Amino acid sequence: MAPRPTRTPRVREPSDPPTRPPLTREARKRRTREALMEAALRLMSEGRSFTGLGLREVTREAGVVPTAFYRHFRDMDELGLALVEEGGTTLRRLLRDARRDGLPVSDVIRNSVRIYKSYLEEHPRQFLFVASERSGGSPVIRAAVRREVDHFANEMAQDLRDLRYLPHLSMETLQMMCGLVVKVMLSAVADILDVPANQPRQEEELLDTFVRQLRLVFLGATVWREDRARPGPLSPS
Amino acid sequence: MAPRPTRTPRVREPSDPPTRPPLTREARKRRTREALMEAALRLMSEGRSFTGLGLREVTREAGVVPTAFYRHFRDMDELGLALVEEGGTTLRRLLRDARRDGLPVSDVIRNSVRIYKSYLEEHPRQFLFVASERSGGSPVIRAAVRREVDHFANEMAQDLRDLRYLPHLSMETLQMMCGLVVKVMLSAVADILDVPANQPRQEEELLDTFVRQLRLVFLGATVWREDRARPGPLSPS
DNA sequence: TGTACATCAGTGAACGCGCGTTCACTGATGTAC
DNA sequence: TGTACATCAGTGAACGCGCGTTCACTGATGTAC
Repeated sequence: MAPRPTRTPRVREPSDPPTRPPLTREARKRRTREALMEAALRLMSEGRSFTGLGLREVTREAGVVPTAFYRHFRDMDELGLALVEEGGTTLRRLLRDARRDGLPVSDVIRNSVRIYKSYLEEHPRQFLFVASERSGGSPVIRAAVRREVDHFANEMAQDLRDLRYLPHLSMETLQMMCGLVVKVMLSAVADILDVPANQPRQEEELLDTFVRQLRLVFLGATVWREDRARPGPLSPS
Repeated sequence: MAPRPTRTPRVREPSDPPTRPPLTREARKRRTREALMEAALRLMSEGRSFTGLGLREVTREAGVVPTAFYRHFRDMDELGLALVEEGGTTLRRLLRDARRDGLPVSDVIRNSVRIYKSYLEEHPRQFLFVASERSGGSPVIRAAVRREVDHFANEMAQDLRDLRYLPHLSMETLQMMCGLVVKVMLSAVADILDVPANQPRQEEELLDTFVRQLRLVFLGATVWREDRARPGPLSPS
């Protein structure tokens, strides 16, 4: 009747404590915490907004009882803030890697976009979270996202400065420009991720527009003059 | 005991049918519908996201019984779509007015921003809705917003073409540029509206950055060359 | 103009359901000796 | 190494509550004659 050991099947796979004994208590706690965060992102990637998620929903997706949530976060807002922080770290790692690889001066923008897109595909949910809660979520989360995004833009500006990339621009102008670039990047997130998987043509067009928009910005930067009481040739040529 | 007529006090003010007899049935239906939409926007302007709003919540805010909702919308999504449409109309009216007034060529951008800001302050909730549901809400609403925003960008491009504003650019490039401008505009919405009312200084800085970012874009457009296999001087000068 | 009937926007009671949160608990991991 | 106790991540029952939706209704507005 029962030729196999017939393991009692547990409800869900994540954080399965009883079957993997050699895990330290602390490690398993961390693991469950990550499962909760991952569950929230997974639910969001199905088109939901973070604000619309429920505590029970998240714990269910994480394969854990609702009350276990409180061992990790006071409430959903605190989970959201943890996600913001994680997203910020991801963004900053993106920048650090790009810095390490060095920017190929020849076609900087298309290369950057290529890198950016690969990151996007690697962590789509984190990006989607940052992009959508930037102007969507609860005030406290929105503020945290804004802080993280500003921080990122400023680091990018500092990088360009260090690379002597647009040396005729003041630091202030570089920051302004990087803020713009980040805005465009984040606007592109949802656009790109929303393209149906079987529409490579549409995705390509979107990316091409994205590249050209960044090109426009960088092109503007090359001819920007700091003493812009007269901001340059703005009337039609 | 009862010296005055003692009108039975109704629960809430909007759409008060019994006290204003000369209203046609159709007119009052429209009025309630608008009250529902207005209620949703009002709740959102308190920092909530549309997706997080509930049907009962909205009807409560509108001063109407929950079941009355179904006389106007099948569900919350349908209300959301109505809001998208209204927002699109507002955006397009903005454009039409600007067109009628004519663009002063001297300081186009600062003037446009001024106009834009006044619209923003006139209809803050509609803008906030469009901006936040653009990458936040339910898929169906998100798609509708995207369609509306694209439509707006294309109209703007056609306007620039008609005005012969950047005659050296192809229509395609104009559309790309207007798409960028709209992205920046919408990113600015939440930023501007989130500034605490008693911080004129901070708001001014934000607007200034906004203006300079648009200037950068337009500046790029003036030197853009259509045959951009070589996209212009991108390496450091 | 007056009357009799139809329409239908809004009402109010009721439903089943999932929510967030509390509480006492269990049992594996960690610690002291 | 072995034992006795403490810790604490996760459990499961229970709670009160607001949700979306149904239903039969009311009564003012609209229509036909």
